[in-house]
Amino acid sequence: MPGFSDRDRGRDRGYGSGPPRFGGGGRGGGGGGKFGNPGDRLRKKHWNLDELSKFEKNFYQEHPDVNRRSPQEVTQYRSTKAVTVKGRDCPNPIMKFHEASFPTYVMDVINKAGWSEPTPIQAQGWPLALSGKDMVGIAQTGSGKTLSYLLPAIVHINHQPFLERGDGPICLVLAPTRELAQQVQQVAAEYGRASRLKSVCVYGGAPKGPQLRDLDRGVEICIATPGRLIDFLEAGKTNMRRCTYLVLDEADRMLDMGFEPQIRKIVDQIRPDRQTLMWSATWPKEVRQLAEDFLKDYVQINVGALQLSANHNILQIVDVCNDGEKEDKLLRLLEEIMSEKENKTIIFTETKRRCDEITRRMRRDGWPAMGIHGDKSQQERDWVLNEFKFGKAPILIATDVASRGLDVEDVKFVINFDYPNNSEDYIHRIGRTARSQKTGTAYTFFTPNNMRQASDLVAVLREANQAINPKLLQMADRGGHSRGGRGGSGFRDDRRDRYSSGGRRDFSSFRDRENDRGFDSGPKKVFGTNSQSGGYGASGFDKSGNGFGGYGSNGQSNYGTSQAGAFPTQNFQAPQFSANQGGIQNGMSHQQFPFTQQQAPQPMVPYSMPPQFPQ
DNA sequence: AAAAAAC
Repeated sequence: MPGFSDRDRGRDRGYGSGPPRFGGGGRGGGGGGKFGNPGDRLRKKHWNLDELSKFEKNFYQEHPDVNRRSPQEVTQYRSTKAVTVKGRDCPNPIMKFHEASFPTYVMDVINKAGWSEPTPIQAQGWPLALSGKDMVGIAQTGSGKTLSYLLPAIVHINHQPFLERGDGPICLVLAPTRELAQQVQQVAAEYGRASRLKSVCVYGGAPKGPQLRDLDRGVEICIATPGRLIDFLEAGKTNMRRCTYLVLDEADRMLDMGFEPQIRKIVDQIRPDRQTLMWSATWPKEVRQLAEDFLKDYVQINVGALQLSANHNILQIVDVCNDGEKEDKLLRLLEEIMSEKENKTIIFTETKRRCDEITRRMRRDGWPAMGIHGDKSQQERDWVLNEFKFGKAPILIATDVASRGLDVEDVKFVINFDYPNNSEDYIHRIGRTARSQKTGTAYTFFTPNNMRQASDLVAVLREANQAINPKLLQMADRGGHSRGGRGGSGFRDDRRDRYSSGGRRDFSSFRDRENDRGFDSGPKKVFGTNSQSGGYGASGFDKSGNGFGGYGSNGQSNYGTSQAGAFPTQNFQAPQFSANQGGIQNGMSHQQFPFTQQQAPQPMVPYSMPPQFPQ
């Protein structure tokens, strides 16, 4: 493979026959000692960019097939895939995996995974990252983002001299949550294995010992949450002297969580001639500022994400109701979901306390549910997540600790028990389903307390061609300003204002007392084709706005009994649910709740109690 | 008013 042959060969003989050795010569044919003593480089006043990224700069010459793409072809690709590019000298996208010219040790893993073509962010991001330039990627999770930066990282590392004793990582990835960091590390381990790269996940809440051992042994890739890494850096347990490839994953999220000082502290220690890649789901001015400070002459790639945009493979259903109704509604909904064959479900709550309450309630009713939030020990969090991942317990109840990045295959349903504080979180939460070309369904309870998010949500639903609950539209009308008109670029700019402005509004006047009383109002063929809701466009809701909240006076399952065609979503087959044939009838009224232990539906999946964790 | 993250 042109351009990589030196390195490949270098690895195949001699160098590759064992793990990279401390004190060994340079990696591949680069000539030992070029960077022999990283300390020397640190002492230099001027940073020699040319030396470091010679490989990256040669990328174009080595891959004429990528460059030769005609401008028309590029334009067409970018427009059909809704990819926009901003910045100087952005290489053309690749359209097939082989065009990326990854070395065989990477291609083998790609081939084994059996994907058909690169995702848009990969198609554009790979050549860009491989060319050595700084970049910003604006893309949703689930878009193939992790591999977009990890594979070029692996190539980059393989073109650097071997680690020597005392060297820190060559590639650093910063992530907002521990779970995300662990996940990224798993991918890094999988793809780095073939070229014998070692990786470590540095995060809090877990014993330091193993992490320190890994660092001490020498790791090329370090994935970290900021706190523990700073801890280690300050204690001199690791260093950033060798770090030349920096990734900030979920940058917007990290800023939200107030990590900015920590991030700056870490990045200040990383040599300025590094390559920096920043990833974010949104592009508010805080993130722009961070990019200005940390990146040089960067190219920005957007994948249809500058405006609020959710994955179109998700069927989104919003139930406008009152807070008091939510719990019963949830149990009924769950009953239907659990009669499905594929039923992996995440339920999001606003608070940790609520998360615990719901978990307790569900378990009391016999559901195989488990909770996860930030007050639980890391040991328990890991355990719960694994049980969920491997299907031992199909119901996960979570706070926003799990809203982003979490990549569990086959999540078919997301339920927003509480609507999140901001609409990006809504998009991230529902994005836990319908991953990698699959489809999924998101149910959302929306109450008058969420009024100020109504217009955002409507915008999201519109963009995804979803049927919109007229009650929600009503709330959006009365709910005041919409962010939609601002063109999206400043999506979270007004965050602080919204949180601190004035006193709380009194929403009671908006309550629709007639319809919010219970389960009993109105005709119930919810998603039928009764489009007398004229004013509401293509919406399949009836006038009462009972999106999926009306429970079966006609004995029909109202959750998702969607006739094909009721949803104008393109390229999407609305899931067909059978009416529940189980012991609990759909037409039952809410007075019969709560379930007793005996009545409770049996879990679909054998479920064992979690081990006892220390409080 | 809440969530996450270092001890």
